[in-house]
Amino acid sequence: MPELPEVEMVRRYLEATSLHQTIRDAAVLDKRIIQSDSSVQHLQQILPGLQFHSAYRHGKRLFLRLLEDLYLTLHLGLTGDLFYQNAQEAMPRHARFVVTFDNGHRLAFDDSRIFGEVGLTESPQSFLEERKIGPDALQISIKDFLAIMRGRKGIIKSALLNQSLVAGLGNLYADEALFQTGICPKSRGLDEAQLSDLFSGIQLTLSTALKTHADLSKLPDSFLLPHRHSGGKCPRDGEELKHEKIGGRTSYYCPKHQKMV
DNA sequence: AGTACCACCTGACGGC
DNA sequence: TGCCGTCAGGTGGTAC
Repeated sequence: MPELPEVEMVRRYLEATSLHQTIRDAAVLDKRIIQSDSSVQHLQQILPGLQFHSAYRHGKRLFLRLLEDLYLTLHLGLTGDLFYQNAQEAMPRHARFVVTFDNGHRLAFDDSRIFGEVGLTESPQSFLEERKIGPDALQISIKDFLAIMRGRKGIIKSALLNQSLVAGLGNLYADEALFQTGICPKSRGLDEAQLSDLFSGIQLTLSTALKTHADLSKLPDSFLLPHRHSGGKCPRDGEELKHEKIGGRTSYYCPKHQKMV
């Protein structure tokens, strides 16, 4: 679920449901979801009485502003999701962190695998710097993208997944961006023109995913993702898609039109 | 700089 | 029906 487009949909959901309501209570149901530099006690004590004023996303990270210098940070991991619900609704099965508002509604962070993270920070900027998270994939300029990727000798897909270079792409959309660009994920040492094409492929991939509200089933048939399964055929030339581990991650690509560089 | 593992967790799925 | 191995869209650490 959670790469940049999915996280952006969650951000919009938070914006539409959870802002400007006074928090009555905050409950950590599983402390493993709390990021290591934040205290469970502190989190539960400081939230009551405050409101979320705005929701901000950078890459796959979310920040909810509570005060000028206090933000709730969220990361969805692999299985995280947020549910705004009324008190009568059933709590999500794997709710790990729950904020209850004065109006009786609550915001529940559900995450079965507990790869997600909840915490506090004084500043998203310093938070991102400390974690060495690179520019957001939708915000970065082509000039900065080229400066970051130029001269890299490693496997291109690994670079796309490296959040310290560019933040937001995960395994699925990295495959899609390379598919759109016609570059094999195992390629290395892309030249300036290829990197420029890749930048366009990333932008096309992410903007199209946002247009479908991150619903993979609504992507154009010409995209890889609707066909990204064992036995799937390339929508461009009918070739059977290959899949193998590249940089430790399962990767799908068309052996015909995705050129090895 | 880059890679190759390992670890953190749980649930779904296919094979037997 | 049940058990078991395998796999999963993320990230961080370590050793080489």
